[in-house]
Amino acid sequence: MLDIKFIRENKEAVKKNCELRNIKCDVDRLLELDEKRRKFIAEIGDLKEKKNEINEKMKSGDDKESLIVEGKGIKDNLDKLEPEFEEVEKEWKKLIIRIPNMTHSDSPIGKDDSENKEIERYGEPPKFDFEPKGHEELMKNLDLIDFERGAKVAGAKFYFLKNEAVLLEQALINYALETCLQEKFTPLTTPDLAKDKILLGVGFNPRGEETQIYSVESTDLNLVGTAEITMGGYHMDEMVDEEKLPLKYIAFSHCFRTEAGSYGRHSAGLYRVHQFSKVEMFAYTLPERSEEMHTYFKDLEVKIFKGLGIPFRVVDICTGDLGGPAYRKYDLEAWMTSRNDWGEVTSTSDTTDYQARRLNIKVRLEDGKKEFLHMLNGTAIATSRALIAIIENGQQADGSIVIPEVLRKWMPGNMEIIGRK
RNA sequence: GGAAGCGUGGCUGAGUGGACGAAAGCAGCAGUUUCGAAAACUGCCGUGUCAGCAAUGGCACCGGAGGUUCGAAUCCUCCCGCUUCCGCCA
Repeated sequence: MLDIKFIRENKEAVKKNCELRNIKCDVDRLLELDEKRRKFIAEIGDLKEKKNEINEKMKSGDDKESLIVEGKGIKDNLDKLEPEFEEVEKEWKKLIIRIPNMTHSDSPIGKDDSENKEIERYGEPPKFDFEPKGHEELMKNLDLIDFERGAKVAGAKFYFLKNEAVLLEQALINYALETCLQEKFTPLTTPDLAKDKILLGVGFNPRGEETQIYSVESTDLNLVGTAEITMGGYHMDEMVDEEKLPLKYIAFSHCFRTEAGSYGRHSAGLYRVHQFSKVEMFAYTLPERSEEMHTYFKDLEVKIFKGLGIPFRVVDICTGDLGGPAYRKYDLEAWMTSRNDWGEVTSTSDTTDYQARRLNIKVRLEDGKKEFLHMLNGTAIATSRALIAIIENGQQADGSIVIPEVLRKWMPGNMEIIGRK
């Protein structure tokens, strides 16, 4: 959420920003409601002031009868005004919550992901001297995955990992955790469910049309789409001392996504599934330090994927592809033979104070002043997509798969290759 | 799941219908003292929102939502959370 004062004072810039981000917001209507809202606040405030004056006089006890009559009159007035005010306030909230974060001046301008800008590249798409296969076929041949039974038990786009794939997933989790622990992150495992309130604060919209979130019926709980949600909620309504910042967390969680409206061409295999596991980085920083932290997250992701020996690139997400909370976002995209293209494997966002304002998380500075702090998130490893990249890039002519060296210490017998006797 | 108790500012903790936005202590900030620091002493010190250039003023906020009342931190209802005991269970 943006500060309403900021919106008032920067109306045109906010409108322009919505346009660039390809998000439809009625800024004019919001400001119109804002004026109404302030009028109500003034009017109701005046009435309550009178009410309080009457209460004050009641203490001394003169002429109570007429004071009570007067007081009741004010109450009737308030009873009429307050519902009207609430209606305005409700619509006002609905609109302001939709206004996206402002955008870093270096973010590329563009309408969708085709205009994201490659800023770094590590390795090149591999050239095979045989016809490479996609991960789905490779995994089925090696009995590493079972989509059919996944569908039988939980529906399409669910799966069982099997045999070495299970171990490989755990190895990836361990690898990501280990790398971040060396960087002094505090490890967490988080709830896999969270309340509506938390989702909204972090910037997700549960229970709306086209939501990506599974909600649990007759509760206010949702399956988390990412541990960003639970880690953002972790410090909700808290005040953090400056000396404690930055807070860096690394969390394991399962992630659940409905993938509504995205059953497309690129949804084959593990690329778009309803459930996967993820190790996620999260940070709370001083406002002036978030940009630095964002670069650090990006560089850590680079380090993790370099370690896996997979060709990948870093893209700077363009305005139209940014989503609501992000001020700036970088994705890592690994080469995937099944797509014959780069495919997103990680994402890191600087949300500045956008989430902190909604979640009410502040820093108390050394001079005693308070302000909203900044919040950032970044994928260390999303296991499903990392598996795709490892399997497709590590495939051999005989259909076996070479395991990245950094993962072998977690595989039984320091296994180097899957599928070769 | 059953029973009891509790939820007050950054923290600890008083407050059971009008004196309370809230005692006291801690922490924090400014100052006196000091070569500097510590200690001591003095002063300041909750958040949000609305109006205002500002000084300042109004309103709201004592876990959340409703209600009773002229008036609620205080009484009532529901919800959430925590603690203890019992039950159950991985």
